[in-house]
Amino acid sequence: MLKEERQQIILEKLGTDKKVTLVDLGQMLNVSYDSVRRDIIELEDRGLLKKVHGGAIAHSYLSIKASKGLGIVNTEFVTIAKKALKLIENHKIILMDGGTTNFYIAEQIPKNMELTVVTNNPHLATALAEHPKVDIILLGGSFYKRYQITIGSKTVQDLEHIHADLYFMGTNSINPELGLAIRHYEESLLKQKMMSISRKIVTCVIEEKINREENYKVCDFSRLDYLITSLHPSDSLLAGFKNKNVEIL
Amino acid sequence: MLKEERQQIILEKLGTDKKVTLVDLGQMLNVSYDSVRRDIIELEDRGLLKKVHGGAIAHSYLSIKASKGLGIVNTEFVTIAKKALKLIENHKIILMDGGTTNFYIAEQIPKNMELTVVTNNPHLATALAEHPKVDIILLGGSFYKRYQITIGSKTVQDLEHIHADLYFMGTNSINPELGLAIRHYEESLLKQKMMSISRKIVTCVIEEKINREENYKVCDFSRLDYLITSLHPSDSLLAGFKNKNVEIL
DNA sequence: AATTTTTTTGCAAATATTTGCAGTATCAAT
DNA sequence: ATTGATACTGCAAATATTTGCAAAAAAATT
Repeated sequence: MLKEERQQIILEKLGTDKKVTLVDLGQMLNVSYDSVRRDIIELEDRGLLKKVHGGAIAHSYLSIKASKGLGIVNTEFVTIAKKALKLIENHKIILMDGGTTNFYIAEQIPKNMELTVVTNNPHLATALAEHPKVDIILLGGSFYKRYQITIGSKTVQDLEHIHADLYFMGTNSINPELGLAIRHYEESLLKQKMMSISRKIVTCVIEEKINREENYKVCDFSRLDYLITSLHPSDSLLAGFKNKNVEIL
Repeated sequence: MLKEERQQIILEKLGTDKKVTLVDLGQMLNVSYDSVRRDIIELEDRGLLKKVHGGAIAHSYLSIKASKGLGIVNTEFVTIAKKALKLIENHKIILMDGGTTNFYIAEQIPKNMELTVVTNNPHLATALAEHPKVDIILLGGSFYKRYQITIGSKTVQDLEHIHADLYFMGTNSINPELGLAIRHYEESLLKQKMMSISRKIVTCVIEEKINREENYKVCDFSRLDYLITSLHPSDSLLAGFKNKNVEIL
Protein backbone atom coordinates (compact mmCIF):
# COMPACT_ATOMS: atom_id res chain seq x y z
CA MET A 1 0.00 0.00 0.00
CA LEU A 2 1.29 3.42 -0.93
CA LYS A 3 1.96 5.96 1.74
CA GLU A 4 -0.20 8.52 0.00
CA GLU A 5 -3.02 6.04 -0.22
CA ARG A 6 -2.83 5.39 3.47
CA GLN A 7 -2.85 9.07 4.27
CA GLN A 8 -5.82 9.58 2.00
CA ILE A 9 -7.72 6.86 3.83
CA ILE A 10 -6.83 8.41 7.16
CA LEU A 11 -8.20 11.75 6.03
CA GLU A 12 -11.36 10.13 4.72
CA LYS A 13 -11.95 8.28 7.94
CA LEU A 14 -11.32 11.48 9.81
CA GLY A 15 -13.86 13.19 7.61
CA THR A 16 -16.61 10.82 8.68
CA ASP A 17 -15.61 9.96 12.22
CA LYS A 18 -14.00 13.29 13.18
CA LYS A 19 -11.47 11.37 15.24
CA VAL A 20 -9.22 8.35 14.85
CA THR A 21 -6.89 6.42 17.11
CA LEU A 22 -3.45 5.31 16.03
CA VAL A 23 -4.01 1.75 17.17
CA ASP A 24 -7.23 1.40 15.18
CA LEU A 25 -5.62 2.87 12.10
CA GLY A 26 -2.67 0.54 12.38
CA GLN A 27 -4.94 -2.49 12.44
CA MET A 28 -7.24 -1.17 9.78
CA LEU A 29 -4.41 -0.36 7.39
CA ASN A 30 -2.30 -3.32 8.36
CA VAL A 31 0.83 -1.37 9.09
CA SER A 32 2.75 -0.74 12.24
CA TYR A 33 1.75 1.78 14.81
CA ASP A 34 4.85 3.77 13.95
CA SER A 35 4.01 4.15 10.31
CA VAL A 36 0.59 5.48 11.15
CA ARG A 37 2.08 7.81 13.68
CA ARG A 38 4.48 9.15 11.08
CA ASP A 39 1.62 9.62 8.66
CA ILE A 40 -0.28 11.58 11.25
CA ILE A 41 2.73 13.79 11.87
CA GLU A 42 3.11 14.49 8.18
CA LEU A 43 -0.54 15.31 7.80
CA GLU A 44 -0.43 17.59 10.78
CA ASP A 45 2.57 19.42 9.37
CA ARG A 46 0.51 20.05 6.28
CA GLY A 47 -2.27 21.43 8.43
CA LEU A 48 -4.73 18.72 7.45
CA LEU A 49 -5.49 17.39 10.91
CA LYS A 50 -4.69 17.88 14.52
CA LYS A 51 -2.67 15.31 16.42
CA VAL A 52 -3.82 14.46 19.92
CA HIS A 53 -2.72 11.92 22.49
CA GLY A 54 -3.58 8.52 21.10
CA GLY A 55 -4.78 9.63 17.71
CA ALA A 56 -5.91 12.61 15.68
CA ILE A 57 -8.95 14.79 15.22
CA ALA A 58 -10.28 16.52 12.16
CA HIS A 59 -8.61 19.83 11.55
CA SER A 60 -10.52 22.93 12.24
CA TYR A 61 -10.95 24.92 9.10
CA LEU A 62 -11.10 22.08 6.67
CA SER A 63 -13.66 20.10 8.61
CA ILE A 64 -15.83 23.13 9.16
CA LYS A 65 -15.82 23.82 5.45
CA ALA A 66 -16.56 20.18 4.72
CA SER A 67 -19.25 19.75 7.34
CA LYS A 68 -21.03 22.89 6.20
CA GLY A 69 -21.82 21.25 2.90
CA LEU A 70 -23.15 18.16 4.60
CA GLY A 71 -25.55 20.02 6.83
CA ILE A 72 -23.81 18.73 9.90
CA VAL A 73 -23.53 21.42 12.51
CA ASN A 74 -21.78 21.42 15.77
CA THR A 75 -24.35 22.81 18.17
CA GLU A 76 -21.67 23.94 20.55
CA PHE A 77 -20.21 26.23 17.89
CA VAL A 78 -23.63 27.53 16.96
CA THR A 79 -24.38 28.50 20.55
CA ILE A 80 -21.03 30.17 20.97
CA ALA A 81 -21.24 32.03 17.68
CA LYS A 82 -24.67 33.43 18.56
CA LYS A 83 -23.37 34.88 21.79
CA ALA A 84 -20.24 36.18 20.12
CA LEU A 85 -22.09 38.00 17.39
CA LYS A 86 -23.87 40.11 20.00
CA LEU A 87 -20.53 41.71 20.77
CA ILE A 88 -19.78 42.63 17.20
CA GLU A 89 -21.01 46.04 16.16
CA ASN A 90 -20.87 47.84 12.84
CA HIS A 91 -17.80 49.90 12.00
CA LYS A 92 -15.65 48.30 14.66
CA ILE A 93 -12.15 46.96 14.30
CA ILE A 94 -12.15 43.28 15.23
CA LEU A 95 -8.99 41.33 15.90
CA MET A 96 -9.20 37.57 15.51
CA ASP A 97 -6.43 35.02 15.72
CA GLY A 98 -6.31 31.33 14.88
CA GLY A 99 -8.50 28.55 16.09
CA THR A 100 -11.59 26.69 15.04
CA THR A 101 -14.00 28.69 17.12
CA ASN A 102 -12.91 32.02 15.69
CA PHE A 103 -13.14 30.64 12.20
CA TYR A 104 -16.68 29.54 12.80
CA ILE A 105 -17.70 32.87 14.30
CA ALA A 106 -16.20 34.77 11.38
CA GLU A 107 -18.23 32.72 8.96
CA GLN A 108 -21.41 33.53 10.86
CA ILE A 109 -20.95 37.30 10.68
CA PRO A 110 -23.94 38.73 8.81
CA LYS A 111 -23.14 39.55 5.20
CA ASN A 112 -24.26 43.15 5.47
CA MET A 113 -22.08 44.09 8.42
CA GLU A 114 -19.47 46.75 7.93
CA LEU A 115 -16.34 45.83 9.80
CA THR A 116 -12.61 45.69 9.68
CA VAL A 117 -11.22 42.34 10.67
CA VAL A 118 -7.53 42.00 11.48
CA THR A 119 -6.21 38.46 11.56
CA ASN A 120 -3.10 36.31 11.35
CA ASN A 121 -5.15 33.45 9.96
CA PRO A 122 -5.19 33.28 6.14
CA HIS A 123 -8.08 30.81 6.14
CA LEU A 124 -10.16 33.28 8.04
CA ALA A 125 -9.21 35.97 5.54
CA THR A 126 -10.32 33.92 2.57
CA ALA A 127 -13.52 32.85 4.33
CA LEU A 128 -14.37 36.50 4.97
CA ALA A 129 -13.79 37.34 1.34
CA GLU A 130 -17.46 36.48 0.89
CA HIS A 131 -18.46 39.34 3.12
CA PRO A 132 -18.51 42.34 0.79
CA LYS A 133 -18.51 44.98 3.49
CA VAL A 134 -15.79 43.53 5.66
CA ASP A 135 -12.31 44.95 5.21
CA ILE A 136 -9.65 42.40 5.96
CA ILE A 137 -6.16 43.11 7.18
CA LEU A 138 -3.92 40.09 7.07
CA LEU A 139 -0.94 40.14 9.38
CA GLY A 140 2.36 39.14 7.83
CA GLY A 141 5.12 37.01 9.23
CA SER A 142 6.41 33.46 9.21
CA PHE A 143 3.73 31.04 8.20
CA TYR A 144 3.44 28.33 10.81
CA LYS A 145 2.25 25.31 8.91
CA ARG A 146 0.84 23.28 11.76
CA TYR A 147 -1.59 25.89 12.94
CA GLN A 148 -1.80 27.64 9.58
CA ILE A 149 -1.25 31.09 11.00
CA THR A 150 1.47 33.70 10.76
CA ILE A 151 3.62 34.22 13.84
CA GLY A 152 6.95 35.73 14.79
CA SER A 153 8.34 39.13 15.50
CA LYS A 154 7.15 40.43 12.15
CA THR A 155 3.59 39.64 13.07
CA VAL A 156 4.01 41.34 16.43
CA GLN A 157 5.52 44.34 14.72
CA ASP A 158 2.62 44.55 12.29
CA LEU A 159 0.34 45.13 15.24
CA GLU A 160 2.30 48.13 16.43
CA HIS A 161 0.14 50.65 14.64
CA ILE A 162 -3.20 48.97 15.00
CA HIS A 163 -5.72 49.58 17.72
CA ALA A 164 -8.62 47.13 17.85
CA ASP A 165 -11.99 47.52 19.50
CA LEU A 166 -12.44 43.86 20.26
CA TYR A 167 -10.07 40.92 20.28
CA PHE A 168 -11.39 37.41 19.85
CA MET A 169 -8.63 35.42 21.44
CA GLY A 170 -8.42 31.73 20.78
CA THR A 171 -7.03 29.56 23.54
CA ASN A 172 -6.26 25.93 24.27
CA SER A 173 -7.07 26.07 27.94
CA ILE A 174 -8.71 28.27 30.48
CA ASN A 175 -8.34 27.78 34.18
CA PRO A 176 -9.33 29.99 37.14
CA GLU A 177 -5.88 29.85 38.75
CA LEU A 178 -3.55 29.33 35.82
CA GLY A 179 -5.35 31.63 33.46
CA LEU A 180 -5.25 31.11 29.70
CA ALA A 181 -2.49 29.03 28.20
CA ILE A 182 -1.57 27.51 24.86
CA ARG A 183 0.94 25.06 23.44
CA HIS A 184 3.22 27.30 21.46
CA TYR A 185 5.59 29.80 22.98
CA GLU A 186 5.93 32.21 20.11
CA GLU A 187 2.20 32.29 19.66
CA SER A 188 1.67 33.10 23.33
CA LEU A 189 3.84 36.20 22.90
CA LEU A 190 1.83 37.21 19.89
CA LYS A 191 -1.40 36.88 21.83
CA GLN A 192 0.00 39.10 24.55
CA LYS A 193 0.76 41.74 21.99
CA MET A 194 -2.71 41.40 20.54
CA MET A 195 -4.18 41.91 23.98
CA SER A 196 -2.15 45.04 24.51
CA ILE A 197 -3.57 46.77 21.45
CA SER A 198 -7.20 45.84 22.05
CA ARG A 199 -9.79 47.76 23.98
CA LYS A 200 -11.80 44.70 24.95
CA ILE A 201 -10.88 41.06 25.02
CA VAL A 202 -13.19 38.12 24.62
CA THR A 203 -12.38 34.46 24.48
CA CYS A 204 -14.72 31.77 23.24
CA VAL A 205 -14.01 28.28 24.50
CA ILE A 206 -15.58 24.94 23.96
CA GLU A 207 -16.29 22.81 26.98
CA GLU A 208 -13.29 20.51 26.70
CA LYS A 209 -10.88 23.41 27.10
CA ILE A 210 -12.27 24.49 30.43
CA ASN A 211 -9.97 23.70 33.35
CA ARG A 212 -7.33 22.15 31.12
CA GLU A 213 -3.68 23.06 31.53
CA GLU A 214 -1.24 23.98 28.81
CA ASN A 215 2.39 25.01 28.74
CA TYR A 216 2.58 28.66 27.83
CA LYS A 217 0.52 31.10 29.78
CA VAL A 218 -0.96 34.00 27.88
CA CYS A 219 -2.63 35.92 30.68
CA ASP A 220 -4.66 35.69 33.86
CA PHE A 221 -8.33 34.98 33.59
CA SER A 222 -9.17 38.38 35.07
CA ARG A 223 -7.51 40.07 32.13
CA LEU A 224 -10.50 39.15 29.97
CA ASP A 225 -13.56 41.30 29.48
CA TYR A 226 -15.88 38.53 28.31
CA LEU A 227 -15.91 34.77 28.46
CA ILE A 228 -18.16 32.90 26.08
CA THR A 229 -18.95 29.20 26.35
CA SER A 230 -21.79 27.05 25.17
CA LEU A 231 -22.90 26.64 28.77
CA HIS A 232 -25.31 28.73 30.74
CA PRO A 233 -23.39 31.40 32.72
CA SER A 234 -24.55 29.84 35.96
CA ASP A 235 -23.39 26.35 35.05
CA SER A 236 -21.38 24.65 37.79
CA LEU A 237 -18.44 24.09 35.48
CA LEU A 238 -18.00 27.84 35.39
CA ALA A 239 -18.24 28.27 39.13
CA GLY A 240 -14.54 29.00 39.52
CA PHE A 241 -14.70 31.78 36.97
CA LYS A 242 -16.83 34.25 38.89
CA ASN A 243 -15.07 37.56 38.71
CA LYS A 244 -16.49 41.05 38.76
CA ASN A 245 -14.24 42.14 35.91
CA VAL A 246 -15.18 39.38 33.52
CA GLU A 247 -18.64 39.08 32.09
CA ILE A 248 -19.68 35.52 31.39
CA LEU A 249 -22.05 35.12 28.47
CA MET B 1 4.04 -3.89 -26.68
CA LEU B 2 4.31 -0.27 -27.63
CA LYS B 3 5.08 2.39 -25.11
CA GLU B 4 1.96 4.37 -25.95
CA GLU B 5 -0.17 1.31 -25.55
CA ARG B 6 1.31 0.68 -22.14
CA GLN B 7 0.81 4.22 -21.03
CA GLN B 8 -2.78 4.11 -22.17
CA ILE B 9 -3.35 1.04 -20.02
CA ILE B 10 -1.69 2.71 -17.06
CA LEU B 11 -4.00 5.68 -17.36
CA GLU B 12 -7.03 3.44 -17.63
CA LYS B 13 -6.06 1.51 -14.56
CA LEU B 14 -5.43 4.75 -12.77
CA GLY B 15 -8.84 5.97 -13.80
CA THR B 16 -10.58 3.06 -12.11
CA ASP B 17 -8.28 2.37 -9.18
CA LYS B 18 -7.09 5.93 -8.52
CA LYS B 19 -3.67 4.48 -7.70
CA VAL B 20 -1.14 2.07 -9.16
CA THR B 21 2.07 0.54 -7.92
CA LEU B 22 5.08 0.07 -10.14
CA VAL B 23 5.49 -3.57 -9.19
CA ASP B 24 1.90 -4.43 -10.12
CA LEU B 25 2.20 -2.62 -13.41
CA GLY B 26 5.44 -4.32 -14.26
CA GLN B 27 3.89 -7.73 -13.81
CA MET B 28 0.66 -6.82 -15.48
CA LEU B 29 2.34 -5.36 -18.55
CA ASN B 30 5.20 -7.83 -18.58
CA VAL B 31 7.94 -5.27 -18.81
CA SER B 32 10.67 -4.34 -16.41
CA TYR B 33 10.13 -2.19 -13.41
CA ASP B 34 12.30 0.49 -14.99
CA SER B 35 10.23 0.81 -18.10
CA VAL B 36 7.08 1.29 -16.12
CA ARG B 37 8.76 3.87 -13.99
CA ARG B 38 9.88 5.76 -17.06
CA ASP B 39 6.33 5.63 -18.34
CA ILE B 40 5.11 7.09 -15.10
CA ILE B 41 7.67 9.87 -15.32
CA GLU B 42 6.55 10.71 -18.84
CA LEU B 43 2.94 10.74 -17.85
CA GLU B 44 3.72 12.98 -14.93
CA ASP B 45 5.54 15.37 -17.23
CA ARG B 46 2.38 15.60 -19.25
CA GLY B 47 0.49 16.34 -16.08
CA LEU B 48 -1.66 13.24 -16.28
CA LEU B 49 -0.84 11.77 -12.91
CA LYS B 50 1.14 12.29 -9.78
CA LYS B 51 4.18 10.14 -9.14
CA VAL B 52 4.72 9.02 -5.58
CA HIS B 53 7.13 6.70 -3.84
CA GLY B 54 6.31 3.22 -5.11
CA GLY B 55 3.75 4.12 -7.72
CA ALA B 56 1.43 6.85 -8.87
CA ILE B 57 -1.93 8.31 -7.94
CA ALA B 58 -4.60 9.98 -10.01
CA HIS B 59 -4.14 13.71 -10.07
CA SER B 60 -7.47 14.85 -8.70
CA TYR B 61 -7.14 12.41 -5.83
CA LEU B 62 -4.73 14.67 -4.05
CA SER B 63 -5.33 18.19 -5.05
CA ILE B 64 -8.61 19.84 -4.32
CA LYS B 65 -7.44 22.84 -6.21
CA ALA B 66 -7.25 20.84 -9.38
CA SER B 67 -10.97 20.27 -9.27
CA LYS B 68 -12.02 23.75 -8.25
CA GLY B 69 -9.35 25.96 -9.72
CA LEU B 70 -7.48 24.75 -12.70
CA GLY B 71 -9.91 22.14 -13.86
CA ILE B 72 -8.42 19.54 -16.08
CA VAL B 73 -4.69 19.61 -15.94
CA ASN B 74 -3.36 22.07 -18.39
CA THR B 75 -0.24 20.95 -20.19
CA GLU B 76 0.71 24.55 -20.68
CA PHE B 77 1.19 24.92 -16.95
CA VAL B 78 3.20 21.72 -16.79
CA THR B 79 5.58 22.93 -19.48
CA ILE B 80 6.01 26.30 -17.84
CA ALA B 81 6.53 24.82 -14.40
CA LYS B 82 9.25 22.51 -15.66
CA LYS B 83 11.19 25.40 -17.12
CA ALA B 84 10.61 27.50 -14.04
CA LEU B 85 11.89 24.86 -11.66
CA LYS B 86 15.25 24.92 -13.41
CA LEU B 87 15.75 28.41 -12.03
CA ILE B 88 15.00 27.43 -8.45
CA GLU B 89 18.03 26.35 -6.45
CA ASN B 90 18.34 25.10 -2.92
CA HIS B 91 18.71 27.64 -0.12
CA LYS B 92 17.53 30.56 -2.20
CA ILE B 93 14.98 33.17 -1.26
CA ILE B 94 12.16 33.11 -3.76
CA LEU B 95 9.59 35.84 -4.07
CA MET B 96 6.28 34.92 -5.64
CA ASP B 97 3.18 37.01 -6.00
CA GLY B 98 -0.34 36.14 -7.04
CA GLY B 99 -1.59 34.37 -10.12
CA THR B 100 -2.49 30.88 -11.20
CA THR B 101 0.82 30.22 -12.87
CA ASN B 102 2.83 30.94 -9.77
CA PHE B 103 0.48 28.82 -7.74
CA TYR B 104 1.03 25.92 -10.06
CA ILE B 105 4.80 26.32 -10.06
CA ALA B 106 4.86 26.40 -6.27
CA GLU B 107 2.96 23.15 -6.12
CA GLN B 108 5.48 21.53 -8.43
CA ILE B 109 8.52 22.39 -6.34
CA PRO B 110 10.16 19.11 -5.30
CA LYS B 111 9.26 18.08 -1.79
CA ASN B 112 12.87 17.84 -0.65
CA MET B 113 13.95 21.34 -1.70
CA GLU B 114 15.11 23.73 0.97
CA LEU B 115 13.88 27.20 0.22
CA THR B 116 12.40 30.31 1.64
CA VAL B 117 9.36 31.51 -0.24
CA VAL B 118 8.07 35.02 0.32
CA THR B 119 4.58 35.68 -0.95
CA ASN B 120 1.55 37.92 -0.65
CA ASN B 121 -0.70 35.07 -1.72
CA PRO B 122 -2.19 33.12 1.21
CA HIS B 123 -3.30 30.28 -1.04
CA LEU B 124 0.24 29.79 -2.14
CA ALA B 125 1.30 29.72 1.49
CA THR B 126 -1.13 26.99 2.38
CA ALA B 127 -0.28 25.00 -0.74
CA LEU B 128 3.39 25.13 0.22
CA ALA B 129 2.58 23.76 3.65
CA GLU B 130 3.01 20.37 2.03
CA HIS B 131 6.69 21.09 1.48
CA PRO B 132 8.36 20.30 4.78
CA LYS B 133 11.61 22.06 3.98
CA VAL B 134 10.18 25.27 2.60
CA ASP B 135 9.98 28.23 4.93
CA ILE B 136 7.13 30.53 4.10
CA ILE B 137 6.97 34.24 4.77
CA LEU B 138 3.54 35.67 4.23
CA LEU B 139 3.39 39.37 3.53
CA GLY B 140 0.81 41.28 5.50
CA GLY B 141 -1.45 44.08 4.38
CA SER B 142 -4.95 44.67 3.14
CA PHE B 143 -6.49 41.53 1.80
CA TYR B 144 -7.76 42.17 -1.68
CA LYS B 145 -10.67 39.81 -2.06
CA ARG B 146 -10.89 39.73 -5.79
CA TYR B 147 -7.36 38.48 -6.39
CA GLN B 148 -6.98 36.93 -2.95
CA ILE B 149 -3.69 38.60 -2.21
CA THR B 150 -2.48 41.21 0.22
CA ILE B 151 -1.67 44.63 -1.18
CA GLY B 152 -1.21 48.19 -0.01
CA SER B 153 1.47 50.21 1.62
CA LYS B 154 1.80 47.74 4.47
CA THR B 155 2.72 45.02 2.02
CA VAL B 156 5.23 47.29 0.33
CA GLN B 157 6.68 48.18 3.69
CA ASP B 158 7.02 44.51 4.64
CA LEU B 159 9.37 44.11 1.70
CA GLU B 160 11.69 46.81 2.94
CA HIS B 161 13.97 44.44 4.79
CA ILE B 162 13.86 41.50 2.43
CA HIS B 163 16.24 40.78 -0.37
CA ALA B 164 15.16 37.99 -2.70
CA ASP B 165 17.29 35.96 -5.08
CA LEU B 166 14.57 35.41 -7.61
CA TYR B 167 11.19 37.01 -8.16
CA PHE B 168 8.46 35.14 -9.97
CA MET B 169 6.34 37.99 -11.18
CA GLY B 170 2.82 37.28 -12.32
CA THR B 171 1.44 39.50 -15.06
CA ASN B 172 -1.70 39.96 -17.09
CA SER B 173 0.01 41.05 -20.24
CA ILE B 174 3.38 41.21 -21.84
CA ASN B 175 4.13 43.23 -24.89
CA PRO B 176 7.43 44.18 -26.58
CA GLU B 177 6.63 47.89 -26.70
CA LEU B 178 4.32 48.38 -23.74
CA GLY B 179 6.13 46.06 -21.40
CA LEU B 180 4.34 44.24 -18.61
CA ALA B 181 1.05 45.56 -17.38
CA ILE B 182 -1.76 44.52 -15.09
CA ARG B 183 -5.29 45.58 -14.18
CA HIS B 184 -4.86 46.98 -10.72
CA TYR B 185 -3.00 50.14 -9.88
CA GLU B 186 -2.05 49.41 -6.29
CA GLU B 187 -0.82 45.99 -7.27
CA SER B 188 1.37 47.44 -10.01
CA LEU B 189 3.14 49.56 -7.40
CA LEU B 190 3.65 46.51 -5.23
CA LYS B 191 5.19 44.62 -8.11
CA GLN B 192 7.59 47.49 -8.74
CA LYS B 193 8.68 47.29 -5.13
CA MET B 194 9.10 43.56 -5.42
CA MET B 195 11.27 44.03 -8.48
CA SER B 196 13.47 46.49 -6.65
CA ILE B 197 14.36 44.03 -3.90
CA SER B 198 15.08 41.06 -6.15
CA ARG B 199 18.34 40.08 -7.73
CA LYS B 200 16.73 38.36 -10.71
CA ILE B 201 13.26 38.66 -12.17
CA VAL B 202 11.41 36.03 -14.11
CA THR B 203 7.91 36.10 -15.46
CA CYS B 204 5.97 33.07 -16.58
CA VAL B 205 3.15 33.75 -18.99
CA ILE B 206 0.61 31.60 -20.71
CA GLU B 207 0.11 32.13 -24.39
CA GLU B 208 -3.06 34.19 -24.14
CA LYS B 209 -1.26 36.93 -22.24
CA ILE B 210 1.36 37.51 -24.89
CA ASN B 211 0.90 40.78 -26.76
CA ARG B 212 -2.16 41.73 -24.75
CA GLU B 213 -2.55 45.21 -23.35
CA GLU B 214 -3.57 46.16 -19.84
CA ASN B 215 -3.95 49.41 -17.97
CA TYR B 216 -1.22 49.70 -15.43
CA LYS B 217 2.32 49.26 -16.56
CA VAL B 218 4.68 47.51 -14.21
CA CYS B 219 7.93 47.71 -16.13
CA ASP B 220 9.59 47.46 -19.52
CA PHE B 221 10.18 44.06 -20.98
CA SER B 222 13.94 44.56 -20.85
CA ARG B 223 13.76 44.84 -17.08
CA LEU B 224 13.24 41.08 -16.89
CA ASP B 225 16.02 38.54 -16.59
CA TYR B 226 14.02 35.57 -17.85
CA LEU B 227 10.84 35.03 -19.77
CA ILE B 228 9.16 31.67 -19.58
CA THR B 229 6.34 30.52 -21.82
CA SER B 230 5.07 27.16 -22.93
CA LEU B 231 6.40 27.89 -26.42
CA HIS B 232 9.75 27.09 -27.87
CA PRO B 233 12.07 30.10 -27.48
CA SER B 234 12.31 30.44 -31.25
CA ASP B 235 8.55 30.45 -31.75
CA SER B 236 7.36 33.24 -34.03
CA LEU B 237 5.01 34.58 -31.36
CA LEU B 238 8.06 35.49 -29.34
CA ALA B 239 9.84 37.17 -32.24
CA GLY B 240 9.32 40.65 -30.85
CA PHE B 241 10.87 39.70 -27.54
CA LYS B 242 14.44 39.20 -28.67
CA ASN B 243 16.61 41.14 -26.30
CA LYS B 244 20.14 40.49 -25.20
CA ASN B 245 19.25 41.19 -21.56
CA VAL B 246 16.35 38.80 -21.33
CA GLU B 247 16.80 35.08 -21.60
CA ILE B 248 13.84 33.31 -23.10
CA LEU B 249 13.30 29.80 -21.83
C1' DA C 1 18.17 -3.96 -48.36
C1' DA C 2 21.63 -2.32 -45.71
C1' DT C 3 23.20 1.11 -42.67
C1' DT C 4 22.99 4.79 -39.62
C1' DT C 5 20.53 7.22 -36.13
C1' DT C 6 17.38 7.49 -32.59
C1' DT C 7 14.61 5.59 -29.15
C1' DT C 8 13.60 2.23 -25.91
C1' DT C 9 14.77 -1.19 -22.68
C1' DG C 10 16.99 -3.75 -18.90
C1' DC C 11 20.68 -3.91 -15.73
C1' DA C 12 23.80 -2.68 -11.84
C1' DA C 13 25.91 0.35 -8.43
C1' DA C 14 25.14 4.20 -5.57
C1' DT C 15 21.77 6.79 -3.10
C1' DA C 16 17.56 7.70 -0.73
C1' DT C 17 13.17 6.57 1.44
C1' DT C 18 10.19 3.92 4.10
C1' DT C 19 9.24 0.79 7.57
C1' DG C 20 9.19 -1.86 11.89
C1' DC C 21 11.50 -2.69 16.08
C1' DA C 22 13.48 -2.04 20.65
C1' DG C 23 14.57 0.70 24.23
C1' DT C 24 13.39 4.75 26.69
C1' DA C 25 10.66 8.60 27.95
C1' DT C 26 6.30 10.58 28.76
C1' DC C 27 1.48 10.73 29.69
C1' DA C 28 -3.01 10.06 32.15
C1' DA C 29 -5.76 7.92 35.13
C1' DT C 30 -6.30 5.61 39.13
C1' DA D 1 3.08 7.05 43.45
C1' DT D 2 2.06 3.31 40.41
C1' DT D 3 0.87 1.39 36.29
C1' DG D 4 -0.59 0.55 31.76
C1' DA D 5 -0.91 2.99 27.56
C1' DT D 6 1.04 6.01 24.38
C1' DA D 7 4.93 8.68 22.24
C1' DC D 8 9.66 9.48 20.78
C1' DT D 9 14.47 8.26 19.25
C1' DG D 10 17.88 5.89 16.80
C1' DC D 11 18.87 1.99 14.15
C1' DA D 12 18.89 -1.60 10.69
C1' DA D 13 16.46 -4.10 7.09
C1' DA D 14 13.64 -3.81 3.23
C1' DT D 15 12.19 -1.35 -0.52
C1' DA D 16 12.47 2.34 -4.08
C1' DT D 17 14.90 5.68 -6.89
C1' DT D 18 18.53 7.57 -9.67
C1' DT D 19 22.13 7.42 -12.84
C1' DG D 20 24.99 5.86 -16.43
C1' DC D 21 25.68 2.36 -19.64
C1' DA D 22 25.16 -1.06 -23.22
C1' DA D 23 22.15 -4.15 -25.80
C1' DA D 24 17.96 -4.41 -28.43
C1' DA D 25 14.33 -2.48 -31.13
C1' DA D 26 12.38 0.88 -34.07
C1' DA D 27 12.72 4.58 -37.28
C1' DA D 28 15.00 7.12 -40.70
C1' DT D 29 18.35 7.45 -44.27
C1' DT D 30 21.03 6.10 -48.00
